[in-house]
Amino acid sequence: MFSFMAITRALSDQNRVRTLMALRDLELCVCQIIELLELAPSTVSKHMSILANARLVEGRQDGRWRYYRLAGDGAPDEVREAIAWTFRSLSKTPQIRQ
Amino acid sequence: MFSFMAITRALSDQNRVRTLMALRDLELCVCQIIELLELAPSTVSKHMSILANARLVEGRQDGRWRYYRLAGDGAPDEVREAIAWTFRSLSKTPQIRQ
DNA sequence: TCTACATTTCGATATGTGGCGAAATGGCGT
DNA sequence: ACGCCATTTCGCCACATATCGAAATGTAGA
Repeated sequence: MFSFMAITRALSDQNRVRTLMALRDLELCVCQIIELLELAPSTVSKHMSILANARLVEGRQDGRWRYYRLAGDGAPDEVREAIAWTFRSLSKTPQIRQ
Repeated sequence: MFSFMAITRALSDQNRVRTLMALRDLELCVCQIIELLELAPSTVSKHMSILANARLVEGRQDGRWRYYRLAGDGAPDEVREAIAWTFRSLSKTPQIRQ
């Protein structure tokens, strides 16, 4: 239940959902997400930690950059199903991609 | 996107999710949900309007009672899939049923 | 119409959350 | 060691939201 609520809370913000959509098929570093969302670095950092905490994304450190990608096969079922549901629900609506 | 966010926002509250679980296979009137959640009537009324607004539940008036049930086949795909995902995710966790 | 009861609306309050800027942290190159 | 740059942490503020009680609304029966 805790993890389920973490997921729904993470998905309840538009900027976080937009970020998930942007990560659909590529990895992005924090600085790219900052440009995408047009938000302050500290704000984006917080958003990403919420997404990572819900296990919807995974972070990877490369030099001084931190890259995020969608949760993969190692993620719990509820997480992967949440991502699948999100993409299915939003695939028909106008997607503001980068 | 609007409707998707309405769904995720509706699912981001624990009491609303509990209510959805309670409606899994039966209809409940507001007064029963009040007892289930142990919240003030006005609070429950607001929760139900949020769930109904997201189309996750449907209301029915019977006399002076208002009954709510899960969204049925008439509901949009994203709604039915959200409900299915919710039940699948929570079916393994301890469910506090009435 | 009057009463009783279920529900909703309204107003107030406390807590939560998204946003920023400034400062701290961490990694890389010189 | 130093500086630079990406990111995070920390206060802070504005706004959203969960909650309540009181009042309003609605419905059924006497």
